[in-house]
Amino acid sequence: MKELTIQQKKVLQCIKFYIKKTGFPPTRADICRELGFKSPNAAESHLRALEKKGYITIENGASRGINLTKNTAEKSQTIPVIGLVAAGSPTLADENIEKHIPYQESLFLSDFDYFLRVKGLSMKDAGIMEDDLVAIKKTSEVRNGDIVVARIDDEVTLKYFQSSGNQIKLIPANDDFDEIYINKETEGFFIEGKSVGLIREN
Amino acid sequence: MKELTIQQKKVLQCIKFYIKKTGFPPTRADICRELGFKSPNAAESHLRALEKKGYITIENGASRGINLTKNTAEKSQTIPVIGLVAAGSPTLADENIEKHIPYQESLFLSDFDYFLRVKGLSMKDAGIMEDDLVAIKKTSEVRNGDIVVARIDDEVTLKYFQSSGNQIKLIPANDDFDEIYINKETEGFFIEGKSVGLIREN
DNA sequence: ATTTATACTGTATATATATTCAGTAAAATT
DNA sequence: AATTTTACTGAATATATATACAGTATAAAT
Repeated sequence: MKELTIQQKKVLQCIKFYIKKTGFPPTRADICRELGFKSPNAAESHLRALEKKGYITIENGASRGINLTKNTAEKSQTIPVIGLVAAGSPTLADENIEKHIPYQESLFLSDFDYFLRVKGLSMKDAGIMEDDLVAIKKTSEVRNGDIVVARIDDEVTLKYFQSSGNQIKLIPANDDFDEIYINKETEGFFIEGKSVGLIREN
Repeated sequence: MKELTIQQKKVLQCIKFYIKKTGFPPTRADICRELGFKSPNAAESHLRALEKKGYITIENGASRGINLTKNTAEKSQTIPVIGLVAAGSPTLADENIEKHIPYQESLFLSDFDYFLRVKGLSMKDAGIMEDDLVAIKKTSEVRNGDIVVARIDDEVTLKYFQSSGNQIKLIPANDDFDEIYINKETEGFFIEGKSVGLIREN
């Protein structure tokens, strides 16, 4: 299924929430009120985009004729929680899955693929504490300042990402830890993904 | 709950079926078509009867504004997000509710009543950063070391809780902030609840 | 470089829809 | 016996709603 833009996600989320709240889908005007649009055509366009991408169907001519497609409605999957061992950790293979927790869309602004259970305090100044669950989106497209899951051989680590030219700096958010300098072409180096959210269960 | 007549049961069944089929409730005309009525008022009267007997609610003026009450439809709650203004904040009244997010059971170990949107960095060393959502359970039964929502007059604050005898210490997790000493009997002092979890949406 | 998609405001309008009013008639309740 | 509830038809209407049309502007894709 085609990816949604942030605005389209917001509209889809708004529809789901509206249905949950009222029991029936929103009108164009309802969506505008919820999301602050001033023209009903703003909602209309987003709806047609969502329809085109297959997330909803629209019954033409019917008021509130919005229908979530099966794929959209039944997206209550579960998300794996993966244990991040402090050092010398193996890969993010299946055998490391700690548990599954119910998936909920719209929990964060971006979608994500799994939770990483944090070990150690190397990112404590970024507010990431031991045993926190960091929501990770699998991607190698990261920007400077992103908090990324980097793998160097068998070691998986969570750090700030900073690149300049061919050199990459992995920066901890804790003065007790050292920065890691590495070359883009280094064998065994890989960006697994980036953090898009966090849950603390305490 | 009051008994339904055969015709009313048919209408209720028709509404349920229509929602299942289309994803949204029927109009008066839809009900007429499904059940063979020739006047929209036939449907209207039945709907008002169903409303009177508590099987549905009707949002006046809204198209398809029919909502099944608890008897059939599963009710999923939502959790309010409350903005915590840095200082001089008002109470946790309804007017401060920022938004609602869909409730999900088992998100945290304990149940909770609302999310508090954190302003400021007074708890940063506890990994609680600006704009984090702290899950709050309403209770005044708190233990030493708990992170609590304390109210002093109109100011609401998030701090570590420490009591000894009659004296209470509210301890920030940031050296730039001062501890607050207060007496249990101080007027205007109240423990609103305690933190049982955290979500970061970034 | 050109087209397409995204992301809206603003206005207008045909029609979809809720809802009222005026009736008829049988069944149930008081 | 009188009243209320049920169960409709039929017509009328204000308004709720979808949707088209005309723009503006930026980002992404081709």
